[in-house]
Amino acid sequence: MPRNPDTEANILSLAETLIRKNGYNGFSFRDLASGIGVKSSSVHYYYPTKADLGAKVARHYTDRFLNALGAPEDAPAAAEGVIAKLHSQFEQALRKDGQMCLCGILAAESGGLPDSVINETRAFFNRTSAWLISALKQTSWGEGKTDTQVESAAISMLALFEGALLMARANKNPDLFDNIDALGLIAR
Amino acid sequence: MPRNPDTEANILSLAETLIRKNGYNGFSFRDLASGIGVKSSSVHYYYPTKADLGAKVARHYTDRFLNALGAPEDAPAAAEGVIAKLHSQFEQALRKDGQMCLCGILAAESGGLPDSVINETRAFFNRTSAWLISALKQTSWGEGKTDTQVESAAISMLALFEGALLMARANKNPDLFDNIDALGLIAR
DNA sequence: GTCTATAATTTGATAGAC
DNA sequence: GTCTATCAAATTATAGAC
Repeated sequence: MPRNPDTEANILSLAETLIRKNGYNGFSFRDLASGIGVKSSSVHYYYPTKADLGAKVARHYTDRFLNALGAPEDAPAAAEGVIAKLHSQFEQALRKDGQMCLCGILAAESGGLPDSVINETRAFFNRTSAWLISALKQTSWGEGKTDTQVESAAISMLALFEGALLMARANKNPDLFDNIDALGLIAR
Repeated sequence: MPRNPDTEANILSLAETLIRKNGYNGFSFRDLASGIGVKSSSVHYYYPTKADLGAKVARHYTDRFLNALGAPEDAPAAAEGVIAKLHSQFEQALRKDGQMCLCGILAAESGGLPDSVINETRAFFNRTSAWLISALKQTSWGEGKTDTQVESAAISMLALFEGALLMARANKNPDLFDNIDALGLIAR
């Protein structure tokens, strides 16, 4: 059967919002259905199981996130600029009504998630790490550094942003995210 | 009625394990009951509602965490030592079969949690931040710094550790947690 | 494609016996 | 204190009409 692109997109979009708000175990197919004005059986028509839906939401989110970052070759030439770019990318997630990074909350819950969802979550971190490592290597900061040093800085930076989102959320204070010190990670 | 301290403690302990594995929405009273060999009505006898239980688990975890850190005055004299102490505290959480920090996962889910649970989660971050700020101020690194600088470093450090737990978990690779660069946050 | 209807299970929670 | 029994509601998912 042909699909209704609007319904399909609405489901994906609302599912992302709800997961980022309440987590994978914090929403139901009926929440989705009533939110977009259909019945839950229609949601199953597009996404047979919750695991299917979760994996596609994660994949969609990751593609969008990396697309917004662009090619690593086009990243800012200075390490400070690279950090600023990633920072603003994460900040947009937070400002859109205090939401977590989708894959941050999925990672936190990952102990009990379907494998397909976990795999997509891991892909987010792998792909974002790879972008950051490439981008940092091109900077003058990256010139004198070993691969291990750059990788450590990249992973630390990602962790810092994810953790800051977490804390900003717990404290219901988005400003907390602005006051973190990511530049320290490239101070040496 | 008098309480059975063993049952009460068993419930609290298993609840912590399950939340750290699957999140607040990822376990049921029946999971708890069957895990410790009682019926779910007995769990309700000690903790009338899930919100009661969640809040008490969080409070218990926070007390234990801060008790292990000790008084800020007794913290290591060097900033590097303070970092190492907090790092090892978080690492223990992870090594005990890849678990999240309890309040890290609660913070991630906080969009849909009962207020009492959110309040205890926030208390964890407030109390741990306060410990870290006090401890850092006593070090020689802290001497030349303004309050704002120390606070920013402390919050960044906490965020870095929480985020690193998240990523280590998503990647099923505890080593990731060891390779983060927390020292960079006091490099300047 | 979306609906109604429903199956099968699970959930948080309570009443009352012992 | 712990149990049996049960409730009302919610959950994921499917069958089949239109």
